[in-house]
Amino acid sequence: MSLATKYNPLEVEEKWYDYWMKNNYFHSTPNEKEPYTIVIPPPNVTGVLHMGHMLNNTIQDVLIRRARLQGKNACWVPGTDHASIATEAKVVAKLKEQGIEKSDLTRDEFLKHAWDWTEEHGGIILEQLKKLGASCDWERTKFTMDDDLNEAVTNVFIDLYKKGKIYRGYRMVNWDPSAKTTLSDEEVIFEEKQGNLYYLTYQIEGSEDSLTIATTRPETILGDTAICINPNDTRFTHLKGKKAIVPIANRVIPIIEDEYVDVEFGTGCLKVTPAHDQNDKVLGDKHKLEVIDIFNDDATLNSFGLHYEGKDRFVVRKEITEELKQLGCLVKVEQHMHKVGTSERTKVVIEPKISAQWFLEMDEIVKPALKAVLEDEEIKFFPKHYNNTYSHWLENIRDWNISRQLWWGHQIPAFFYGDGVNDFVVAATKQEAAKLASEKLGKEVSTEDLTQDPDALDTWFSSWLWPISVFDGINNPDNEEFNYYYPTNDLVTGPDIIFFWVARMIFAGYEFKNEKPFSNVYFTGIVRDAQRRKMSKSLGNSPDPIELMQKYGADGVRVGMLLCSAAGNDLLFDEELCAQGRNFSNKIWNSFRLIKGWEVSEDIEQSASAKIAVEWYEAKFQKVLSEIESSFEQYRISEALMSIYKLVWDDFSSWFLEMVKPGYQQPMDATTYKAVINFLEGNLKLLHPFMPFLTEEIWQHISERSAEEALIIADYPKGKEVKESLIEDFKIASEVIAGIRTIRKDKNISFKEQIEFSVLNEGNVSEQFDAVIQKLGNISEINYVKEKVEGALSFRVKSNEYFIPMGDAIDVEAEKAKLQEELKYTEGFLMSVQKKLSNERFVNNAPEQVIANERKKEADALAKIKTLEASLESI
RNA sequence: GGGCGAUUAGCUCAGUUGGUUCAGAGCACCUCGUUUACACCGAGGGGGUCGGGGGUUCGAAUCCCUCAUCGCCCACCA
Repeated sequence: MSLATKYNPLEVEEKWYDYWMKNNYFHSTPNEKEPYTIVIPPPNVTGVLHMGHMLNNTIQDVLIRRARLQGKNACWVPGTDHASIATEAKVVAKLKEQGIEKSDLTRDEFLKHAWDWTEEHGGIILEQLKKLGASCDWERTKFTMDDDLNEAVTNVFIDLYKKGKIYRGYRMVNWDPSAKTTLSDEEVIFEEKQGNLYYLTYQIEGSEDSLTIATTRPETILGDTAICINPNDTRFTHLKGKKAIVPIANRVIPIIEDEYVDVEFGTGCLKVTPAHDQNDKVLGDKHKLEVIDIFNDDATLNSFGLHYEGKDRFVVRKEITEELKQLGCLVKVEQHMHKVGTSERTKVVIEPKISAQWFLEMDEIVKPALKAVLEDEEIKFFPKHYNNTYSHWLENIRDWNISRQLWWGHQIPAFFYGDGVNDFVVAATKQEAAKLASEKLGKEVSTEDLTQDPDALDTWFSSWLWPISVFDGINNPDNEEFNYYYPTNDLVTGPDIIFFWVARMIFAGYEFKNEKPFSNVYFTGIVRDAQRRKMSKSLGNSPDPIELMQKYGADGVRVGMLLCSAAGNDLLFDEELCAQGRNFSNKIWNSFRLIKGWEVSEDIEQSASAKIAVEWYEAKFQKVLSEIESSFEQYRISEALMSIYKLVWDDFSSWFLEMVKPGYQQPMDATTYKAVINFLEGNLKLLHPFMPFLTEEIWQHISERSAEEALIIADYPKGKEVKESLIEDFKIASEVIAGIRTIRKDKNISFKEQIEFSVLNEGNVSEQFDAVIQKLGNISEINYVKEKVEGALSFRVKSNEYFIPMGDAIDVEAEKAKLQEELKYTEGFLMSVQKKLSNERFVNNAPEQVIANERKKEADALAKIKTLEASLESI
């Protein structure tokens, strides 16, 4: 069978994925082995794969495949998230295209559309993950709106309500006028925006006096219910106890005093609009002010907006400014930079709004979660500095607004029997609710008298249960699977959802299971383009992952992603890196082709060069194996990959295979061949987590394998003691070979031409690699000499001098110049070392080891200078 | 306004307790090469006063101070 000179990933990837699936290698069930568990950060059910997913899931697959090779019971649970607001927004937009308004539909009708949409687009992303090679246990695929997960959410809500941790409150919340729902604080993104500061005058009641306030939102004057001044501000003493008249509305409002007002800012007078500003609400509560809400749910003005009723807030801002100007109430307009809260999902400006919502009390819930990360280190973050971000948020946390005015999601299990804020009971079903309500009211309440709260829960109120609920740990505590797989091992996610998701999973773990949800959290960077811009759909700077995989192969793309993902940093993605990954695939493929092409003979002896080469590679392999181990311990995945990359490309292909390569059309001895295959298999095992397809392909080409012998479930190499001295000695030998090659190149001596070679040995370098030097330098014989060789070019490694006889071909002057330069450099080096050694304080203070080393440097330099001087004389 | 992190070769990054192998890796670049695995290749090579300035020390990329620039997170100044 002949093998193509180029590795073709497209031909093999699907084949091996099917093979792994068919043999059920991804599936895990509890057994006596040690479990290794990852739950996927569930992507939006209707989403498509982007570069962030590629990175994230590549890393998870590397970890899972490595654990599987290491003999653990590896279980990677996949699934999707219903993404309440994002999905609902998409469905609403799609219906709109068809001329259907959400408000024209009943809840059930709308949900039917949403489920249709989910079924149509859902799961695409999971199919894409398969192309990447993700070895998820697909039989365990979960969706956050599955019946059992829905039940878990309800149970948890009821549990927290019974514990008194969930309450209903009439509070100022973040209102998204586009989605017409509240948002949690975390879903509000503050953006620096250029706005205006409007200076407006209010008449003082019963006087010719006026005062001037500064505001960024002139339209809200219609909701003003007070003017506030600082009691210590002597400029306004005359206003105390007076009343002001709101322009346009001509309402009379009190002038109140509070030290909250900053004397320095604006005019020192603050208009107070309790319905539309968080701080004003606080002031309003304190001073018992009236609350006038001037907005509808879509942020158009209501009847309090007078003649502006029905118009949008931003339109009104312009128009009312004009009217105030006409009335002579507008003093001036200044440009003003300020932070404006916008909706993470719909991007519209958030409107602070007072409404009745459900909240989860956080004070107690955060305590074990803080301790677990900061004190006990039960959960470790990589990189560690996220501990700070985490603790800062937890220490300043506010209650979590968990209700959303959306239909797509988990409906709140609260049933109302009246219109009052607290006229409800919480229960799993309407029947139970009726029973509870009857007990509570002391009279018969039927199911018809009850109305379930139409609102849904925040998406994260279901995903915070993910590591528990995928193993049914809420509804069915202490089940076998939960006990076996939980707590999970590693979580791989982006730092952007540390509050949304990671912290809340930790809360849930301790709240409901009294146990952490995972042991380690690896935060990936954010994928950016070469200009450091975040990759996004709107910028169009994100490559299509599927196209990339078609172009470079899944293995190539996986390698490309990992190569640029230094731990803890954002990664600047460059398609060039995928090309590097593809080239690496091809390199591995061709090294295999070389080996596969060798004839093997039982009748020939192992050569000296092959024998030492095998010993050396064994040592080198062990060294890299231990390096990889320590990289993984620190989640430095790209460093682990780079170690393997260099091992396979440089040490194995460029050095080892060249050392053992038989002569043209010569067979190889069986002993060496066996070792070569052994090493190749070892390499494939190290590579497999990173490049699963290519490695399985080669593995199965090496020899016939039964299903039980597939690479994906092979045994990972065992660590042995590393023979450092062998590695050190080879390093010197490789420098000698490089010296020979340099001279060949400089003097245009073809590699085919065999040359003579002599060594003036000081007796301190091992000769064990001589056969290798001879072979890779194409040297007829290595001569050990006591005297310099006349008419030869020379170079030095350590304190040995090496000669290649050149006859008359030597350019004496050029050689002299070169030697003199080297001499000058070495003398300079010697001087710096001697200066250090003659410094008494250095000799007295530095550790012995360091001084000994300096002395050795001195001796080496002296020896080298001696040989250089001798060479110069003899030239 | 607070906090965290960064600044090392053209680019992306390593550099552990200050001292051997401390100035490194990969890519890119330059030169040469159609040698019987691979041009998606091979061999060789150039390139950095470690952001600036001070300080501690026999000795600083590493510790301290300060300045500059760039990220990220948090925060109710109209």
